[in-house]
Amino acid sequence: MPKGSVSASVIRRLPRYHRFLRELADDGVVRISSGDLAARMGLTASQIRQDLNCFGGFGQQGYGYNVQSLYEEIGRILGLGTHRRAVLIGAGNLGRAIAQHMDFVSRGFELSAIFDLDPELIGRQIAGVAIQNITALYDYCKRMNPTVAILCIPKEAAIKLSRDLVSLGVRGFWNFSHYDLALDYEGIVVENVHLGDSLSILCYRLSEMEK
Amino acid sequence: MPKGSVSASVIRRLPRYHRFLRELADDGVVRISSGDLAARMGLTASQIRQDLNCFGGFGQQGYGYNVQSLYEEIGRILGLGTHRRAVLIGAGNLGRAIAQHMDFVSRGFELSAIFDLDPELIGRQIAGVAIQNITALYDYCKRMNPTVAILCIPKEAAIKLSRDLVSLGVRGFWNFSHYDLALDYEGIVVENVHLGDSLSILCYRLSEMEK
DNA sequence: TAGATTGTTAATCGATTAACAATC
DNA sequence: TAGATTGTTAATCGATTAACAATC
Repeated sequence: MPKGSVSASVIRRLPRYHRFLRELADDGVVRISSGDLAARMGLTASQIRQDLNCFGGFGQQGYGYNVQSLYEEIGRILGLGTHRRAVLIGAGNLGRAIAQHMDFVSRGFELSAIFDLDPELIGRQIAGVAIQNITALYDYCKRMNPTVAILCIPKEAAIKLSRDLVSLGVRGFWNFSHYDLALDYEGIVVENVHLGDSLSILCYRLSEMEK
Repeated sequence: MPKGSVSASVIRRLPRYHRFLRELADDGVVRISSGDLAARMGLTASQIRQDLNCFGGFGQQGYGYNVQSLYEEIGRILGLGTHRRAVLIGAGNLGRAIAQHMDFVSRGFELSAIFDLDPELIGRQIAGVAIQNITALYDYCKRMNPTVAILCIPKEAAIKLSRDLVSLGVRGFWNFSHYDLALDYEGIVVENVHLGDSLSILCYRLSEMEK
């Protein structure tokens, strides 16, 4: 369906479209025009039509877009209907928050196991999943073949573990360690999250305003 | 110092430069050329020089940049040397993780208070800060005048509270509620964080790869 | 049908890259 | 000095916006 390869700018906007359409559907809105959606999202109608037409013609002239079906289409484009196994590594504050807070299933994942090295944590349950000893990670991967690893561990551990995980078949990393993970293996996907960068930008903008 | 207004693309890269320079300094690297830094960061030398020259000429022909002083300059540009009060609202899993996990001080903030409405949580301490009853928020703001609110609460609460907080003098929002907070008051800064979007993008890229 | 709104092409704008004179 | 590398201008590339014929 995608007409050639789609730019990163477009892809970054897809989850936001998905969220807005979800809300509209929940509010009982049946149809929406690109102009109306643009106004709500702070974009231009042109941009929305361009973005959507990277994947196909989901609208209808003179009518607009059906909210529910566009919502479903974007979900399909994002691949949210899949169900890949994800293992969380590092059950510290952030790891626990992500395990409990994140709706994995609606984003195409299943939190299938959690690992840590702290004996205090091993055996406890988070979000219905028991924390296992990190030493069991290799065996687990061999048995269960998780697709994704969520790294909530320090930089050095992330670097070391990620290489091993690739060789164990992990294809994607959701990386929260304070480090830009860059794995130059063919076909490996990394999503680095830097909450600190976001806070720094807030700081910058506040500083700018005070000038 | 900024020559005119700086584009959002440049600003988004600043915290990353800051991180990389910190690491280099920690590794004892004294000087670096734009080409060398570019190679490490996966950018072009041109882009780095362009970005930095939005703020001033920090390098020296034939030499490159002094790592430590460039690190400090970027910290100054970001305004990280300031010390603004931030209140955290919502001490659920995510709120607690952020309170404990984030180094506020090195990003120009101080976590000065935490609020929640759950009686189970009120009175407990997180990161050395006691959780107060949300009913005390208004008084607190009037007394302490925090600059920033960190919202780890549901959408509806975020919408309602943010308006009140603006009238109480809060100028910046670090918003983790599943909602694009958009406050069209003059001079208010909002940084929306959507961890779910990040996970959705990971899902998309994994799906793409499997084609 | 007439009105509305899409899909798509063309125009504009901005960001990135290349090039090179200035200079340490 | 010669070599290296910046700061900055010009060229390129890509993304956004505008325009409009197609059509529901």
